[in-house]
Amino acid sequence: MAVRVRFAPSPSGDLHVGNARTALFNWLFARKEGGQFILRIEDTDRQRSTPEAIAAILDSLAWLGLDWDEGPGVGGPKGPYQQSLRLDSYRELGDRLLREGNAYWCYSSPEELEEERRQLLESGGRKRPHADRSLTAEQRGAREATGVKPSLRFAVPDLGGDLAFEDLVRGEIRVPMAEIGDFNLIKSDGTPMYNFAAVVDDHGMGITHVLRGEDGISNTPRQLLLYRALGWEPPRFGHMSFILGPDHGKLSKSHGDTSIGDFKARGYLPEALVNYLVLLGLGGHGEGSEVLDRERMKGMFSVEAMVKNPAIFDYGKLQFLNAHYLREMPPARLLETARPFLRAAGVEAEEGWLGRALDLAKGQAVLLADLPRELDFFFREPEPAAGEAAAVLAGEAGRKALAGLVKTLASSPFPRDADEAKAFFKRAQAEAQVKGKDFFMPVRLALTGREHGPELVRLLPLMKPEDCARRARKHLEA
RNA sequence: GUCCCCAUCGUCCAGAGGCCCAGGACACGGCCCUUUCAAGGCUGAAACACGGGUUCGAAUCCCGUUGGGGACGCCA
Repeated sequence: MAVRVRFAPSPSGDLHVGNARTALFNWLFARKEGGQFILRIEDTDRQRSTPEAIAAILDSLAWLGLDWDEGPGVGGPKGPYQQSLRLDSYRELGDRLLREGNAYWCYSSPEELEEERRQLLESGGRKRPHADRSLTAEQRGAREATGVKPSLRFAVPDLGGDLAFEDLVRGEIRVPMAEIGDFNLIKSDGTPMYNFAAVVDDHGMGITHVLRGEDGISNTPRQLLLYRALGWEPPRFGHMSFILGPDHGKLSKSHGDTSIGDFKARGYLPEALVNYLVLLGLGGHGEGSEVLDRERMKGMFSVEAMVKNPAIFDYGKLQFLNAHYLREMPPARLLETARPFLRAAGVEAEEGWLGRALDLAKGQAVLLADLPRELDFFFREPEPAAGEAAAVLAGEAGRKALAGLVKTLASSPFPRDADEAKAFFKRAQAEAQVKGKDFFMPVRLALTGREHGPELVRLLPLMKPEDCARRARKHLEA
């Protein structure tokens, strides 16, 4: 049977890295097995779901390069792929459960439920069927007459013993039946609860494997009970652990960026993020480099390789990967990718030149957002040198080097490429009677105002001759 | 409180009883390369949470302790 997996986010905000990894693993699984990857929006909570969040999630998924075979925007035979549009099926199945004695109306108010919960926690006791389960027709009528809208509650069968299932990543998991209390299926406003909607939709959409976060573990027994009551074959379940912050707590804003939109805005590359996320929860990447392309990821993905221990998010490693992919990026693509960041920083220049300049700057950058800063000295006069830099410029070798540069600038054609620049610097060094580091450092300092940067032979051809002359002379006259 | 899950270098991952005085990647230190910084190459330091078993032999299996995470919603 073909693998059908799904990613089912609830649109209450942008896509979190943890969820992005869940989506990625499902996508990888489907692609590896030649199955389908389905996207379903779980927007039954009207309070929290927003159209903006749906758009943001779709956007983030697309940015990561995770395309879905069925779902919003692309449709499919099992749609609609948005729970708020499938209310009829939940109602219908709810009726069936009610008819067959597997569900009942619950009239407790939120306050009453709160109190029941409090008592349960306090007593540390086992879950018991909710009182309303044994309401007589008369009592129900009386409650009905007061006008309260009931919710539909599942009557957990008294199976005794443990409920066990084989988790794809953790092996057998068993929980005492006594731990499972009657849970709500449909709210009094007619919208379904998560466990119910997920089961109805997973079955309705022919899902074969459910790969989700570890918070799904405790929901699985309840869902299994629903499959049983409905007479359906359940999918296979696999639960991956969470991604935690450096303090072993929940990964939050205080640790750094957490949503895909954040990473994008900060100047991370999708290939770096995807590569990193794969490293975070998958074992089996052999020895040597951990830089992986999509094909390599697809090839190495397997449910068996999914790791069950929680992982701590390491921004440092992500940055290493990002810097790597940035360096590898071909000039034309880099220009396109960097454009929004350049625009935001007010950098404007001729395309051909900009492409070459970025190709140099990328070697010094970690994030796309670092790029404008690396281009800075092309457009702005360097700050006056201070400290050690000033000493280098004012020293004997420094003055000689700059004098040689000025002379050569006046006597030779300005270099247009690295080869010409090499020859140009050779002449300047001969002129100055200074070479090597003693020559290049003052030149770099005078021209760019920085001690570090790309090779000068590649840099010089991108500069304006008049800027070079002026900046060099300024230090000679000082 | 009850239940569930997890436990190898600072971090991510190898390790499915002898191949391990534990291997790779990031970060960190050193050296090389080099006009600088990076990149690259070589190299160093760095871990089997603890306690009991099982076994000729345990990072690997079992039990317990400790620590971390999760669930117990008319949230998903």
